[in-house]
Amino acid sequence: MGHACDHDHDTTAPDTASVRRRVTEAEARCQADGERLTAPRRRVLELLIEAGEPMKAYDLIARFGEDGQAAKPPTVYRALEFLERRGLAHRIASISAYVACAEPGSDGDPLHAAAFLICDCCGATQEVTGEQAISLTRAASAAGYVISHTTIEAHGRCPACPA
Amino acid sequence: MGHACDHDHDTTAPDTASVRRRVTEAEARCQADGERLTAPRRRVLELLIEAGEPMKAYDLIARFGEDGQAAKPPTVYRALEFLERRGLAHRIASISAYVACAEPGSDGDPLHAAAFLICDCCGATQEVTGEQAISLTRAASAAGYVISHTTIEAHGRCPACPA
DNA sequence: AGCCAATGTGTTATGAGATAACATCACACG
DNA sequence: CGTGTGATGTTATCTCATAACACATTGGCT
Repeated sequence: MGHACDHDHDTTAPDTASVRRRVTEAEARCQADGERLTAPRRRVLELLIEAGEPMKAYDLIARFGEDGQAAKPPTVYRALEFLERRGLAHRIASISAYVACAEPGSDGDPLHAAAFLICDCCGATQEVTGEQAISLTRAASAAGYVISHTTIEAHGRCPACPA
Repeated sequence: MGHACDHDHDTTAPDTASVRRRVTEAEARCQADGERLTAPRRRVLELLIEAGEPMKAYDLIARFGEDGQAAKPPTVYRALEFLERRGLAHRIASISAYVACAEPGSDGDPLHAAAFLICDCCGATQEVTGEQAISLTRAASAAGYVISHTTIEAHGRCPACPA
């Protein structure tokens, strides 16, 4: 995603081989769960992994076709919905962007917890998992981030609502 | 905000007197800081407090005029930006909504930390502050919420970016 | 094989959320 | 009483996301 400043940043795009490996792993995980990583889903996941940083939905739409052809919005949004459901991608609501999940392994996690450290300057985004997400402050300072604002939103059912 | 289900929910709209009190308090706080709680800002804050739950920007826009006249989007968005900056309101990114801050008192908080428990069924939203926000799980169970998904996003500057 | 139900995709259109740009206004300060 | 700063009004437009419906694909079943 974009840079809000003009100085240099190193991008962390993974090499082609590891992109392929991660996509293949995702495919295996889906098959194991009886889900299908179909062509559009696979393509969107591939784009997210290649990027190595959060991507806007309409950037995914624009780059969807291998030949430079754009996709129609629902194609990509549906793929994103699937990837989120499978824990293969995350939506970052505060910037309306999507990112490949760093470690899709922890599937038994009830909270589906993932926390993000987002640099408002260069757009670099780091996913911190599990224990770390609980103590965000600690994770942030460990990662060298200076936090200016956090968004913590938990969704579920309140006591007044039926199960 | 809307109900996703058909059963009854009790709404927690505050009475007129306490709305006025909270608006007046906010005004005092602004003046003390050399900021102006101008008419549109005051009006938006009033609407948020009256609602007692998250409101969509375009609902605020629609209800802005006392006489039923809608506002223009920038009027309300600018007011919201101000209220957020002053710690008088919060944006809840995951549902694109805005809510009056429950306790605008804690202004020295460096993280501007606020966590929300959002019922996906009835839309009831509870703000948990400070210590509680750290242990979201504990806060949720204390409040009787069953959490299905959390959004934790911290914004700031990464180590690679200049101060 | 042939059928069928479930799930996924393609396509068109539109709804919802947010901001850019610029003119005008109000107020504190000197 | 001018002047600069910040706030507002107004128009237009941009970005983000989904509804609705037709068609295709898959996999189970007899």
